[in-house]
Amino acid sequence: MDGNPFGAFREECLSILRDALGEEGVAITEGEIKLTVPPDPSHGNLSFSTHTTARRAGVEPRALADRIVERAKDAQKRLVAKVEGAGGGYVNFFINETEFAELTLNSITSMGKDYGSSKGNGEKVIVEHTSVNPIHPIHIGGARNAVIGDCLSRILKAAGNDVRRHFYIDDVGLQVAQASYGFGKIGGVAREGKSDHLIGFIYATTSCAMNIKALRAEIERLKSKGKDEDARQKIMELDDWVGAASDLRAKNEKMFDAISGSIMSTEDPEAEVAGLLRRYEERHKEAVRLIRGLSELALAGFKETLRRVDIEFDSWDWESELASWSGEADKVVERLSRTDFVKVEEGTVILDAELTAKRFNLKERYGIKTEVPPLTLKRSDGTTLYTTRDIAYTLWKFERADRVINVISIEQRLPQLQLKLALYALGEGEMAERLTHFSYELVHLPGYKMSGRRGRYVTFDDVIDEAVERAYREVSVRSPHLSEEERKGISELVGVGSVRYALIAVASNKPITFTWERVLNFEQNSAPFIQYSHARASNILLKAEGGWREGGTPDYGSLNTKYEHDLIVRLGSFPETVEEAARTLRPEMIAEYTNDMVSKFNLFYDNVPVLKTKEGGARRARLRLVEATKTVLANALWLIGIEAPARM
RNA sequence: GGGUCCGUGGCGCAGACUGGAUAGCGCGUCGGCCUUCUAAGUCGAUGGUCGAGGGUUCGAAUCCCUCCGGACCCGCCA
Repeated sequence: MDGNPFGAFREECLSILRDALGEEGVAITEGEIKLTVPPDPSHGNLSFSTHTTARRAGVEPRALADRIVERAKDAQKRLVAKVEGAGGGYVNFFINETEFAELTLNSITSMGKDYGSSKGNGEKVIVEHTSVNPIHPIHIGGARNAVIGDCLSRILKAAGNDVRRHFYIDDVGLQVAQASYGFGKIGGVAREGKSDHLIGFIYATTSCAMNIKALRAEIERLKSKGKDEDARQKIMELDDWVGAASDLRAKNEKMFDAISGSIMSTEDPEAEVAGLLRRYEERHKEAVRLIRGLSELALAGFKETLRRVDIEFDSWDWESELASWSGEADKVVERLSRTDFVKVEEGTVILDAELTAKRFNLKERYGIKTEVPPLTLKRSDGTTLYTTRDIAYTLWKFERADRVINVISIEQRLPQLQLKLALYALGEGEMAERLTHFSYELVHLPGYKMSGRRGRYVTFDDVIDEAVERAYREVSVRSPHLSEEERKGISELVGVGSVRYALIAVASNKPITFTWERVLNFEQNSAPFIQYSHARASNILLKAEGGWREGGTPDYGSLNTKYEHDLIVRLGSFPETVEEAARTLRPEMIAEYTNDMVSKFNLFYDNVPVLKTKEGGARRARLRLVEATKTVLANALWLIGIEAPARM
């Protein structure tokens, strides 16, 4: 239990409670004993509410609490200093500050970087995240995915899982074919800028041109039929696309004209795109060269961005290879076709998701109140759809892992549900149960809606650049004594850190409205706030030099201010926090914890002198505490992928 | 239209899964603290019918129902 100090204290409280209740003859189930941290520190460090138990046993809560307190007096205690009854039915447990300080600080000192981590069961977990389509740069919504996925991976690893991070490259989609089609039209126009930004421009231009062409034809058709009201509707849509197109043209006239001109003079561009996709699925050389070429360019851009924010992958999974060319997607369709959940209508293969859900009694289990829409597995031209390929990919992943977590935006809730149902239909229901769709809400921009097709988005790169620039101005004002090189280095890790923190600190199921002030906050409750404390702790240790460790034993009993006590309890709670964040898949808990711990460290810093402490044992104990704080801060920051600077 | 998620001081959030003691934090505004380890810090003041209304309970921000508001989904897109 040494690796989990507060957990050890909790266990001791539980043991005292169990014994006392047993002696009282009060029956209780294990899950019923819930210890909570009381709102007021004067009520102790953990508290038990007797109300539920007492009522069931037919006794007064206050009386039961008093009896427990009486029994607790005889109990063997190490980390528990005293047990009190209060508030008419509460049993409050107070920590033995000296014992707890010694246990906690020794644990942290001996475990170092491993403090907070646990052995776990070594379960193989695949976390698939980011997986941005190779048709535009990673925008701020994709950035949320990347940051969440990366933090989840780190936390699960710390909790003792064997984690592999996978990026799924959706190179078989209609959109990639569309972007590639436009890519084939740029001819000799000079390419400039970051590769994924270029691809984003080409995709948006292609999509605008195709939409404008299609809408114009549709409007003519409606007008000739006298459907003026419908036509007016389409004209409004057209205006929106024309607006987007004119913004794009302003960015790169030559390239825009090359793509748009070619599309406008083509009879049926949609058919051309569909043909390209079909040839790609069939692995025709020219289609592969074009689509792979474009995808590689986009990926090179992604990798550059991700490297900057310290996000790495263990595997880059090409959808074309794993699902299409391997024949696995077709096998999925065949296997499903042999069941009675699948029907063929006008050449398309369709899974009856509703029937599947009913047959396996999944409607209640998955909380489905309405009819589940059918899932098209195969188009009439023989090509597969995304979810079909995702089924094949899921089977592939389960050959390599016990558990799979897909970080995918909430927009894909339905297809992810259909994916699970399809697994049941295949007789692989057990996989469905070990598959988690970790969904997160979208990032909105105030004023307008992001749209890759229209080229309207704020890129991850832009956000990082702006953050680093602002951080540089801030560093220059606050620390003019540092060298230019140092200021640059600090602003990079502060800028990147604040973006990561802003994206991880909000619970995933809440939408985020992106504003610069919000993401680039350098005050309290932000990455710089935390990093600054790490730098302060580092600085104390730097000034103390190494000698203090050898001088004698630390006097843990001297750590008796409330500032020290609060900080130590927080440090001792880190392993429990990591465990809970991993179990409930809530990375924002780490951000919350870290912020809270830093607040407590700052109070300690402002109220308790360390280097100036006269008495040797007390000085050593305080230095130990500072060192432990630095360690836990660095460990916590690592979990959320933020660098811990020694100076700021 | 149907479904899912969200709604907590002027703004941004935590707490909800597992009900428990006067609902926490940051920003903002106003006023303090640098001859003491980095003031990106800290102290105080200000500010809340926890969207509204019912219900369950000894006890509800938390669970249930209805309604209101917002987002998302309901494609031979992903």
